[in-house]
Amino acid sequence: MSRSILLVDDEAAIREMVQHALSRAGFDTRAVADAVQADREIERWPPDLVLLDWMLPGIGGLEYARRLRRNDATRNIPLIMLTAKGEEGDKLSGFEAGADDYVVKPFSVKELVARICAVLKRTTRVGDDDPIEIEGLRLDPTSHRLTCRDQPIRIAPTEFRMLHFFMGHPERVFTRNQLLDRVWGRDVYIEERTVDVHIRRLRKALAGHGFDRFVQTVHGTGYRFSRHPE
Amino acid sequence: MSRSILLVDDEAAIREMVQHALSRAGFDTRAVADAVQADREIERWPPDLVLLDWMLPGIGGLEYARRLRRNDATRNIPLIMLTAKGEEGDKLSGFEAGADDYVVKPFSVKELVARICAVLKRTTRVGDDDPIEIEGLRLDPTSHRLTCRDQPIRIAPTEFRMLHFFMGHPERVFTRNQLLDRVWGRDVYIEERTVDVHIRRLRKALAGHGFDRFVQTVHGTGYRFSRHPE
DNA sequence: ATGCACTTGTCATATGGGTGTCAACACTCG
DNA sequence: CGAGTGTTGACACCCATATGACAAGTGCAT
Repeated sequence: MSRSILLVDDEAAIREMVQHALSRAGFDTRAVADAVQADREIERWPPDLVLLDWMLPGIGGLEYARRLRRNDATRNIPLIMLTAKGEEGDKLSGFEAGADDYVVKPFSVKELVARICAVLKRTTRVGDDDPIEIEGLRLDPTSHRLTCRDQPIRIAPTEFRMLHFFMGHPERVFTRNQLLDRVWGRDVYIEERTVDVHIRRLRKALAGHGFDRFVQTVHGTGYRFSRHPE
Repeated sequence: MSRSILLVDDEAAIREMVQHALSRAGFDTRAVADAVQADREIERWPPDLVLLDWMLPGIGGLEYARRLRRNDATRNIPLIMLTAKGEEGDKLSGFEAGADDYVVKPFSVKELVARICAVLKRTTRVGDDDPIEIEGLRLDPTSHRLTCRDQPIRIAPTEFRMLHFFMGHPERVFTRNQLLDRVWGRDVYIEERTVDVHIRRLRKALAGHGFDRFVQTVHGTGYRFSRHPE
């Protein structure tokens, strides 16, 4: 599965250029012009990485970065700042706001892609069919199997997909709508509450080995898959 | 003996880069630009593995993958697809076409080599005619015989081919379409449900010695051949 | 050519599991 | 406490799979 990237920049020329370049590089790229649109996009489909321009109309890029970091749902999304200013002080502020990296305009496409890959590599995993193992819980997409110490765990298709998604995006909160989009598919009309039921079924399946503690409720927001206790 | 790899990609830059990297990694690598040249190379010197770009001039990479799978001579050559597109649907189509793995551009050389090794290890079959034995169940392609402790097991031709394929690719789920492509092979239009019937017949044939437990149903996906219990 | 044994693809039907929804209940937070 | 929010068990529906039967096709022996 290719990584999805959200570009936030008010200059249309930059947006087009970068989007085109990143798409060619194999990323699933969306581009918006300001913070409001960015919020909407993130709400609907959280990206794996955000490219954020320093200068934004309305709320500034730096301020928006801080906001992303303060919000539970977006705190763990890797963030790269784009800026025309390369001054030390700005750079520091960027990192203070929680940026994972920093690219100074004008930048080469090659450099941008390299930095994106670097950040993605150290923050998330690559490859969608690689088995994922977390503390003894092993999910293998190739054999479509879920095991704990070679001991199979029975799980229904929907719960398997949900767990796969969760394990590929740990430590991040997802709303029910986001889960519907990414586990069920973009164009389904299903009650939000149904997600609760599948969360319950997932917990039940994992409970036999105590792994249900990974599936955590974030009151008022949604659910999260995390190794750390609540 | 170094393994030989055939790279099919229309971009000269990629060809050079990958060929160089793989040669360094100890593989005997050849590179061609399109399906026609690929056919010629395969004809002349069948490689141990094919790296196939998704986007190919003329016939598409995906279509070419299908063709490789439908041809008796090339059906069992391990195949890895290279693609810039990483969308879910595409990924599925890639596996439908019979790819053994999937690498999304941009990829690191290290990752590519790792996946090649993984696939080669998995499909460790030295030749299609080598007998395969799993827990006492022995399939000998040369004599076209299936035995359990020298005791012959009666089995129909189609079930034999299906079992042969399964035993060569254990611990992996296959959809009905994949099985149709890789067991039936020729360009026939057969109902997906027919696979179910042959699965049943295969199970019946193996049931006498308890080997039917190897043939497992993965609800919502397809079938799997596995030594491990469900 | 004819009859027989066997294979094979398709269908109809049975069966079982998976899925979505709901209502009742429990919990959390202000 | 009350409103909002999450949990849980029950249930009905539907889809996927399993199974038995059948007709057409194939190869072989007479």
